[in-house]
Amino acid sequence: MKSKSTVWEGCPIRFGMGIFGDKWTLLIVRDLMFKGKKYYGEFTDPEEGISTNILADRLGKLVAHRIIHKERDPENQSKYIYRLTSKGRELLPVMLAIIDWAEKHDPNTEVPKNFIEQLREDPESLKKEILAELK
Amino acid sequence: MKSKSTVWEGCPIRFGMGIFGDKWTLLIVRDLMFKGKKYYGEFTDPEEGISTNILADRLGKLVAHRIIHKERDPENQSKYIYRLTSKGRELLPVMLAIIDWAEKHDPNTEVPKNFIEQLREDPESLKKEILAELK
DNA sequence: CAAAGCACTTGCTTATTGCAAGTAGAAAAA
DNA sequence: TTTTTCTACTTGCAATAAGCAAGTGCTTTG
Repeated sequence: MKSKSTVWEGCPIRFGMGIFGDKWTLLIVRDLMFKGKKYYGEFTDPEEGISTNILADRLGKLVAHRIIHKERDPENQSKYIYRLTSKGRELLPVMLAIIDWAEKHDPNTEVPKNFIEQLREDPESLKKEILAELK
Repeated sequence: MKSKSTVWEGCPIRFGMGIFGDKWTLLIVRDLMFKGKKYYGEFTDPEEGISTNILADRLGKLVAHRIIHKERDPENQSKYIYRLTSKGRELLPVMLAIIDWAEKHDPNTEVPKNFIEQLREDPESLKKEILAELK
């Protein structure tokens, strides 16, 4: 009863959709969170197919929203490193919820078996492991 | 380590974005899940501002993906009722994760205090209550 | 059988995306 | 020291999608 017909003036779902309510934004977050990507060039995976103008736009918006952070690569001054901020890392539960749902409902989705097992049996330890990897 | 640089051929995030990677789809799911809406006309809330062509398109896609179901209103044969399927109801954890995140990071987001408390202290009971309401 | 309600469609304008090519700045090579 | 390469974007243009207002078709209801 507490949830029904409540008028959420500032609706959290609408807030979320304003930030990642598009096809690409969460794919960039995924690459940062699960695939260890950090350079601009790594996000332009040809099989994924994001075009560079959209990539630049989304990276800029993510930086503007303080979900990711951009800094020079100390080991190569001509490159930049993108990484998730704490606000970005806190999207992990959202990402895991999507993964859990997709794995249930898409026969073509291929999530490593031990990953999905751990997600369902001990999600807290999985979260800790992933966050630890993200530094 | 298990998560890093895994090639997810059928990526669950991409699967999700293919379905709700847009501005409106999850707002419709929200209305069904939390606001007790069920009629076409109820989704055209003027302050939200979805136009009817987009609404019809998204409802159609949600039906096609079997996330919602459309049936005649038994109490009024000239109306249709939209409701979440079990696949749709299983999006609840995704929605709650977004709500949790948005509440933390958007100063304008207004989620009822007892809702967010229950979400953080006893999410399982909250889920059960919401699902019970959805029958 | 006329009028009203409901669930969409249609047509048109504007905004966003996708694609290919180009550019600017730093560093490595000649 | 000039040139080439690498990296991270921009730009221009065509295609797609979204937004807006109005219209259509199928029920009921009077």
